[in-house]
Amino acid sequence: MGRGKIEIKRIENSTNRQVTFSKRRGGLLKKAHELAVLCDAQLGLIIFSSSNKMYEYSSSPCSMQQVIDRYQKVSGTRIQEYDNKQIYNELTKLRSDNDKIQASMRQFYGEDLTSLSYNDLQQLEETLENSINKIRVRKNQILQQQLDNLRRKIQELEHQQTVLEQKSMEHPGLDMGLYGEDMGRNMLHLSPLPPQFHPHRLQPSQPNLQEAVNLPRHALQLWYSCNNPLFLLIQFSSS
Amino acid sequence: MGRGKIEIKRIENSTNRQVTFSKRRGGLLKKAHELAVLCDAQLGLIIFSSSNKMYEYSSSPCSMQQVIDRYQKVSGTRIQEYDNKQIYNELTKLRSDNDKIQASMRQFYGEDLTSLSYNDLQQLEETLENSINKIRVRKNQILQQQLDNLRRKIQELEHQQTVLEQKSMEHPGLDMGLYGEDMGRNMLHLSPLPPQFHPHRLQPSQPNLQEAVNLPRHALQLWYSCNNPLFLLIQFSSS
DNA sequence: AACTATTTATAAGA
DNA sequence: TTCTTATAAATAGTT
Repeated sequence: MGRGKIEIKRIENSTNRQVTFSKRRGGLLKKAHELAVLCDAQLGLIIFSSSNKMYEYSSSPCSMQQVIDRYQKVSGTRIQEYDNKQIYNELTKLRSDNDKIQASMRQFYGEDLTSLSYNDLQQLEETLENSINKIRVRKNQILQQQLDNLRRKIQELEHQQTVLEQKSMEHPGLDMGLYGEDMGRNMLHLSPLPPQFHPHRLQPSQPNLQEAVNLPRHALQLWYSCNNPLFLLIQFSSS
Repeated sequence: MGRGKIEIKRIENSTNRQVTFSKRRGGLLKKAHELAVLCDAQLGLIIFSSSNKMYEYSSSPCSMQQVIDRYQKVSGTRIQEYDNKQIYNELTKLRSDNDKIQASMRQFYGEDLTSLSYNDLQQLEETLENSINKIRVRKNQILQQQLDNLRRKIQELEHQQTVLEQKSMEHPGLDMGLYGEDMGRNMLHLSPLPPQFHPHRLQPSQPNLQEAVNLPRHALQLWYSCNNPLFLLIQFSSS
């Protein structure tokens, strides 16, 4: 349609292409509108020129978005939207759980106790006492281990000393005093004393400390997998 | 263009409309394609017939989705996408926080203590002892209050008794025994004994108990807003 | 942007 | 639906 027929392939002349784009774009938008009106169809047309200008036509009274939503529903691209819904639900749940837990955790620190009944307090006290007992058992265990370790070290040292003294007796001309002392120190270095036996040592920086520091600054969340039904008597104060 | 000119308005004849839709749809798709090719434009065309069949043309090598994405980016409808990213980030953070807290909380219940150093255990023990002390203070407070309440009640009752006895003295023919007893009970009902003073009473169902039951079945999250830097020494075991 | 010769699209009919 | 065809519309090349 025109003075001559043209092949349908990219127009190389830039000016020409621009002019043709302008003319045909108008024609396309017009025909899109006519189709929508004549045939009662819902349609959306989006055009990006090679110079990145955008043109659109949408038959929907509201907007292009309706057409796109409908398209995505039909073509199954809507899956993402569904995921979002699920994610949002999980998020809401996590937030609400955290809120409740935040309130409960304060009670584990002996705060916000006013909302608890006497029975609740009793329960909480027993739970904490139970925890403390376990902690003390574990502390004992550690101390025992360390005592055993030290005893073994001393035994080894004493054994070394004995050997050296015997050698010293066999070769009275050789002074082994310093050598023997060094050896003893080396052994200690290989198995250093546990931190709590260095009285002037600062708080040791634990490998997992960094994780704790990365928690919300004013909130240290704690979680407990609780199978004890009695625990459920703990009230949650809304915070 | 045709045997006659037609007005651009909905074609009432259904068959006619369907035929016209079919013809013009083809024409529109063809022209869309020609525009895309001739002028190197990116375009997407979505058509829903009045009978809800969908037709589409997209110049993108990949798909309509590219065009839609681009459209939404330009027209600002992309905000939702941005929100999603933020939500996803928050979700990831919440999940990871919860994981850490779950591990920590177990230590508050005296579990998973093996990953803690002696110093950590010491710290934990002190924290829990501190909590227990606060709990005991609160328990005492409650008991004191209840004692006070009971003492006041008894005083009132005794006062009532005295008044009645005086009346009984003034009007010896009137038997006030039963009446007086009833009155006493009524007063007690208005201010019932606290739950823990009913020795056979079952675990009272606290108003907030339901909330606790709704938490993850095997995990009761607790959260603590912790301003005590010493607490940060508690190690997190990866669970 | 306007013109116009031509091509193309399509309304109506079969 | 599809084909035909007269005619309306679109538009390529020109001004």
